[in-house]
Amino acid sequence: MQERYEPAVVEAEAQDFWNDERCFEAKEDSALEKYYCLSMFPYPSGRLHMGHVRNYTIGDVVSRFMRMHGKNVLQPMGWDAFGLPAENAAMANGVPPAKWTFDNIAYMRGQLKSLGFALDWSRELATCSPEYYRWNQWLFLRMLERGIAYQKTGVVNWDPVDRTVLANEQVIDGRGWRTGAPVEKREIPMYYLKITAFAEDLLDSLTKMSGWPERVRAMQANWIGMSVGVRLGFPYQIGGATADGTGVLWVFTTRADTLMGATFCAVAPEHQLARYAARQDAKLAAFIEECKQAPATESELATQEKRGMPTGLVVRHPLSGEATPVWVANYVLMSYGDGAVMGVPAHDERDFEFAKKYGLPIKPVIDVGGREYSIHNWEPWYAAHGRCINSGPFDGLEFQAAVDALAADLSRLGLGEKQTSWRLRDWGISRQRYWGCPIPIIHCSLCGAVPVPDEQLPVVLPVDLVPDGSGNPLLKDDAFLTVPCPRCGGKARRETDTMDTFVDSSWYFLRFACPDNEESMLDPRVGYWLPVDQYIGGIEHAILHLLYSRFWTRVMNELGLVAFREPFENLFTQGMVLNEVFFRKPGAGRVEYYNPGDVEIMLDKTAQRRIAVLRSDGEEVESGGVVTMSKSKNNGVDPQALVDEFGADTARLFTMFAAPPDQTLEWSDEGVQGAYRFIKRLWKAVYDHVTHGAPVPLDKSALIGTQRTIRRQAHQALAKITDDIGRRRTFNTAIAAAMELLNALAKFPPASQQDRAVVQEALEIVVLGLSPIIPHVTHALWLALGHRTALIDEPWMPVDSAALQTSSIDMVVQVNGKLRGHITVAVGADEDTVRAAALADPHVQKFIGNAAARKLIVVPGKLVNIVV
RNA sequence: GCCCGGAUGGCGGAACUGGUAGACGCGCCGGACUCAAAAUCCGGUGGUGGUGACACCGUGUGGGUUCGAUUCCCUCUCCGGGCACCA
Repeated sequence: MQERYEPAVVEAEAQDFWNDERCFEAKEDSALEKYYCLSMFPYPSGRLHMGHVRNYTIGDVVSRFMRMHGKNVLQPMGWDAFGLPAENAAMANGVPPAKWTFDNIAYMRGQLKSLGFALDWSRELATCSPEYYRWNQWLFLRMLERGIAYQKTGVVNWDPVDRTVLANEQVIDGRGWRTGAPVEKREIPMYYLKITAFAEDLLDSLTKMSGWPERVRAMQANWIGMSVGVRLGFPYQIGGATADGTGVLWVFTTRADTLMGATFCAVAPEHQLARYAARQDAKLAAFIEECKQAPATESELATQEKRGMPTGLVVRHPLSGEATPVWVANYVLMSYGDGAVMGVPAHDERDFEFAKKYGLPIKPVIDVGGREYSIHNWEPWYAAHGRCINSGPFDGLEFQAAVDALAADLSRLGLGEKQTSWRLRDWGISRQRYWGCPIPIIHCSLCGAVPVPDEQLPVVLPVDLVPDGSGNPLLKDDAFLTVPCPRCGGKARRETDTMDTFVDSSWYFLRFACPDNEESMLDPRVGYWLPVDQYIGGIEHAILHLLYSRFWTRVMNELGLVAFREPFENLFTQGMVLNEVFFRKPGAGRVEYYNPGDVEIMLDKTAQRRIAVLRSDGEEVESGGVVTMSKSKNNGVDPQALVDEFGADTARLFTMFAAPPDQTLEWSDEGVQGAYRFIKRLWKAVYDHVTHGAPVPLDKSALIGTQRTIRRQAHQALAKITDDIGRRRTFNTAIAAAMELLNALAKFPPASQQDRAVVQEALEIVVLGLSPIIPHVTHALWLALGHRTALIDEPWMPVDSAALQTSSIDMVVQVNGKLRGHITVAVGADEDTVRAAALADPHVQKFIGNAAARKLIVVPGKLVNIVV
């Protein structure tokens, strides 16, 4: 064994061994218990960032740990290879997105390999290859046949200068990110997937998914958003006797008990009544037009100023018959319910604000616990449930009774029914972009939208186009665009929209079971490997990706393609790696981001203010706070420098030690040295041990004094490491336990052969216990410790419970809850003995004095609390 | 704005089921080795007061439950994630 730890040498040797032995190529074997461990596949953005290292190290630790527990482990890797950044890079460099993507994949594959992850590279796949995405198209056509996929109009962001559709991310302060032009809303035909048909099932199943974190289940449940309420109608007659002038304005409410307090109705700007009223009202038409400039995202929508205008239309209250004015309000969403709400300002905060602003009446109809109701100020308890008042026949009824009575009355009038409403909307998958999976539709002027026949699949995306920012280049690619109609043979046009990249990632975990199958989407191997035993990925995917995958799996289940409905048995959501973000805004709507590595933090001339300066030009840049590392914010830290300088093991150890893996981690590279130092200490400890020759076998029946202590510490550490990796997934504390054990060994210079045997065992525990985290150096150390077989094939070591036994335990004594003394008692000592020992402690005596103990609490094996 | 998390020494974090707050690491201070430096090793390190034994304070804020609260409940503040076309 070499005295010096040289990571480059050690890591190359270990990786060569694993490659030569094909350790990680998973084979289906019905005799073995399978374990499918999957980390979310990366977008090939160019280089790995710290979030990737964190994610894939967690997956690797779990995979290697399970492998040592005798499981047949599959840990595959692939590339989420379609997406917007490739088009942006193409525009910036004039290179086709395909070339940029494949170059990135090649580089990042090398990085992943250098980190020594136990990946089965024989199953690698990229979603941008036709062999993969043809099955997106195939399944889309099956969905179309069953009505799960359908066409309707949707709203997109339109940049009038570039004449292109923008992603929400490309809209900054209402302007296009490249042109700075105000963004418009456009309605275009799009394809949708009917995820709402699965809403109830997706929600109900969450309660059974014990392998998922509670917070993720809560987020999904709220996203699906079931609300039980009443859909009720306000009848109207407008514009005289015309047929379309009579009708009912339908609204949905979860607070039907407040119906008698409804003093207005509000409709979304896109609502038909709003459009109707705007025909005769230029000001209203202008307001509705203005609302079309409204922000693209829900967050911006919810934080914008609440504004509205009267339509001049009046509807009738369904029970009182009172005339109720209809307003257009920018906070009412067309996409939820019927795009209209009843306004009950007395008991809804938003309605209250709206009513105050526009002078609408406020009518309290719920008794707010006997407290005074003031129409001047909003108090949170106004929204609480209570007894109805000022509500005629419903007075005195509690919430549920009131809702029941009102719903019954409304039902008799044909103006209302109890209804369950969902927040979840259908999934729009059409993207007006080039670098994605083509939607397999052909538009014929005679036959309409015709599905591409299965035998013509895949619809292959041309790979040599370079987008220039002015719309989808497929529209200018005649070879792609012009095609005969499959139905009539006439000249037709191919659909140029591509699919949302979430489609690609909604089933890739299935394809890893059979990536080489050219005949069908899936095959029986899926039945062996799936569902995924452990899925690992960032918390940012808690809703969309995971919900879409659950939906997609259900569809495939109903098509008879898979036997299960939930794809991920256990889910681990790692926290995000954050870093400060720096930017400049060179013009309206435009933002340029600078990597923190190129920015220097200093104090300004007055030394009052912390400023950030770009090294290349010495000019100040703005700080956007500490946020998740991402390509778009250009604030990622490249782990390559870390790997180059200290090796993969240090990079892996450091990322696992820096924080518990499910919590956010603010980046700082202090502490890397500490991880490196520990590995060097471990190397030296093993070196010092083995240079004294092979130890004699341990004689467990002849342990004396410190030998017993060291052995207990070693097995305590092993128990903790096993539990922390296997159950708790707190790798930081597993590492701490190993460090503690090594510290204890440093204070135990072996003086006898039996001492050396104890040290040998303890070192094996450290090496084996840390091997899932730092697999290269432990591979070398295991051989150095005298083993003939590779550590990767070694079974996990069992804890020797005999080693853990002690004859006495330390307990603490509190007086009035404050720590006052320590006592040592025999294991299994009865309570009276423990009490007596506690009361006899001189330090405790000092605090009790002459006072009599009023109460004495004994927590066995832990503490005594004396209350005086 | 809504939904979900988080906040503990100078810093990252530990305390798993309500029971010793600060494990482990970084940094810093002191020492050893060295001509010197690096590396390495040994010791110390929450704050305040005290020569000291020791005492008091201390887990974002304010309150509550309890013999006992970092842990449970309520309130507020700040930070992060998601909000449907970033992935």
